[in-house]
Amino acid sequence: MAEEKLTSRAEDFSEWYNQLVLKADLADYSPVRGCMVVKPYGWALWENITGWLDKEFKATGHVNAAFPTLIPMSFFEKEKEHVEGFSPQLAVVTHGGGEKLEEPYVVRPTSETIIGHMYAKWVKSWRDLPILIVQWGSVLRWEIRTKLFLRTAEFYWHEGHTAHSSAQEAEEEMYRILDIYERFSFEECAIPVFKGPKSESERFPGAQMTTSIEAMMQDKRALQAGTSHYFGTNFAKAFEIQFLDKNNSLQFCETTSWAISSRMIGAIIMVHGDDQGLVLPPRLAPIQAVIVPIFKKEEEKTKVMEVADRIFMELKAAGIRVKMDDRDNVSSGFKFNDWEMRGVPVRVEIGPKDVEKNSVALARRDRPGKEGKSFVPQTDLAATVSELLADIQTSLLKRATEFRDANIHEPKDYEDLKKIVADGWAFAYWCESRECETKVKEDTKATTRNIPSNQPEHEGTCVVCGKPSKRKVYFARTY
RNA sequence: CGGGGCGUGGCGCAGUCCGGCUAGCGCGCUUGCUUUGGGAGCAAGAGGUCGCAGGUUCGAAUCCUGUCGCCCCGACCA
Repeated sequence: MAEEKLTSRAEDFSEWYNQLVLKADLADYSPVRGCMVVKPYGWALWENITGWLDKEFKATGHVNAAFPTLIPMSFFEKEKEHVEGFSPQLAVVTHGGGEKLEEPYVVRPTSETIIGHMYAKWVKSWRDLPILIVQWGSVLRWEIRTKLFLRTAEFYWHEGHTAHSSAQEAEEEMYRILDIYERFSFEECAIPVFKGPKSESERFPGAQMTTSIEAMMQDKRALQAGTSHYFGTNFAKAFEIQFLDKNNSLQFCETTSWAISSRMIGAIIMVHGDDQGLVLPPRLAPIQAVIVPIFKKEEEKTKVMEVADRIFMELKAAGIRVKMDDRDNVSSGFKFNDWEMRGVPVRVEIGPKDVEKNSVALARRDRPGKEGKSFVPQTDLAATVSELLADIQTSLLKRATEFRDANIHEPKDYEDLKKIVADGWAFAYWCESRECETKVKEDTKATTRNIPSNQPEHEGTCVVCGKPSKRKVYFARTY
């Protein structure tokens, strides 16, 4: 229940976030180290996220399946970089049924290994390819410092795992998914992202190429909101995923994997939220419109509720996710603040005055206070609300994009870069050497985010070492 | 793992230095009445043995010893 004021973003962004997650009723801390409990409201939001993605994956030929939570320890040792990358984060099961296990199991931190193992069993011929499987579930990584949604030990996600007969096809798959992620961010989350390949040092352990979508939070830090990897034949070789091609020649598969996690909820909070609380993009909001009836006396109540009930049915019939707040133990003011805290895009207030005038008061969440309030006729209200929801969706994206663009700068020189990344992102030429990347990280804590794929080829010089460079990269501090 | 801090009703804290008898306060919760267009008021209630174990003492939340757990800051990560 939202009873106290939220710490403001300016005061302490991190604290603002922590309080918001609890007060908006999205999640709660659990008795298990680093693991969260996702509450019904948070899960409803997650279902809207997964629902859209699931539909999109199916439309592009993918199918869902499930693999075990536990993975034999030895599987991790088959791919050198993979085990190096993940071994510090593994939780290990050593006992079962009261007996010490001969070989310990690992609680999956990601499923490339066990899925690779199965693919080796399933793939024999080029006719078996491609395999396009998505697994929905949770994974566990023993993170040192956790934060609800952003970095929890256990988190929820989908992991796509595909196997192909050619490198070209696998790379196309990686980019196809990246495009879906990009579209999802812009259209559903109203979060502008940059997509493109990551540097070698930022790659997923075992990947030949990692691409990502990167978003700017309101504190100007960067958040990797989704990744799509191309493995080449690394995992195929480690797990012997082989097939006979059309020429009867034995080949290794080309594989990919990709994921968006419950971290996306953290991104939505940190991109759109304000000092009143959560601000949800209408397309993902579990509740798109809430009706708050207002009355004093019994006879007012009867009249108001009659109108409120009718409007509720109208909005519902129009496909709007609508909620009636008929609690009688809290004041209207409390309800206003409560629904603002939960980020509901539109509030419909109906009081005795509105019944008289055949009107309602609409309040849009993206503009709290008087500015976002309007009085409209009850006639065709469903259409009015639908338009308003669409407008809010557009406005959120516009606002986030303007904020992002205003905080990205192209450094003149290295000194300038240092200043920029202290409070924003730098977009700079980079020679793509690990040395220059490491230097920036050591000097500023900023890392390369990704090399946006839609930039034209141009001639420049690396902002760090001055060597010729053809592509620019984003440098930013991350979560 | 290095540095800092904390364990007292559901939550947030006071009390601990200088032991003292029925362990307080705010929020939340329950019931009733009045309220309800921007976080309502009053009244009456319920709820803790003070992280855990041992010790000192007539007496321990408070002192001593041990132990467990948590949080924050630093290197990784969807």
